[in-house]
Amino acid sequence: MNISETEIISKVKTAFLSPDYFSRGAEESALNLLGRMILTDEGGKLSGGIIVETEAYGGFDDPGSHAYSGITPRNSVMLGPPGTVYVYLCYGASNMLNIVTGRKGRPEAVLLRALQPAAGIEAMTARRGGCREQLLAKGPGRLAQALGITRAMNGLPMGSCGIMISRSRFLRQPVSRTGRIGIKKGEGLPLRFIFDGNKYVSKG
DNA sequence: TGGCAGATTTTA
DNA sequence: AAAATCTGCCAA
Repeated sequence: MNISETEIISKVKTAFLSPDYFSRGAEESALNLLGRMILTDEGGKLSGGIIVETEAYGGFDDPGSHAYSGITPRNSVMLGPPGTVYVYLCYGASNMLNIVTGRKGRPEAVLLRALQPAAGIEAMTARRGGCREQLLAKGPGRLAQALGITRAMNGLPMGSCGIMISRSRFLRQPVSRTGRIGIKKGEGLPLRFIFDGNKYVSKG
């Protein structure tokens, strides 16, 4: 039942999501991203994994959103067209990878929080400084590091920085909707989506 | 194994 | 000063 790395890559290359897929807003996109494969391009070599944990951040009325207190130079990227990449530095050490999902004028994005590694595991392990597979992309900071995400990608369309997300789902598991974690304001809001029981999901 | 300091940028 | 985090060091 195991699909080979070559098959994964060719499958994603032939059918990946176009930016307008993300015009449906953060909450629905966050849910719909579960099970899809995300790959990044590092010198022609693709690596990545299956998305198993996401969080939705939406609008001026979401206390947990960067855009809650209005538009600033940093969060203005969230106003960009759907499919824009929003990368920012968190706590001075970790990059966070988000996909902008808002319709015009709505600052919405989905934070990618965890992957089940599936392709280019050697490359990801090297970027992570050598760690076991279970911890490769478990948590948003680790995920971004494993994929080689840098802040140079901030504000670019997904396609321009070598990010592809598959049209098909590579894994189907029961989904749980939980409160977001790791934030102070708006923590209780049930906008976090996980594959229930998947061992690559972060705890918080 | 569990708690804590530290990295560093943006914002209030 | 605090935040959408992770790592390494320390103590038992």
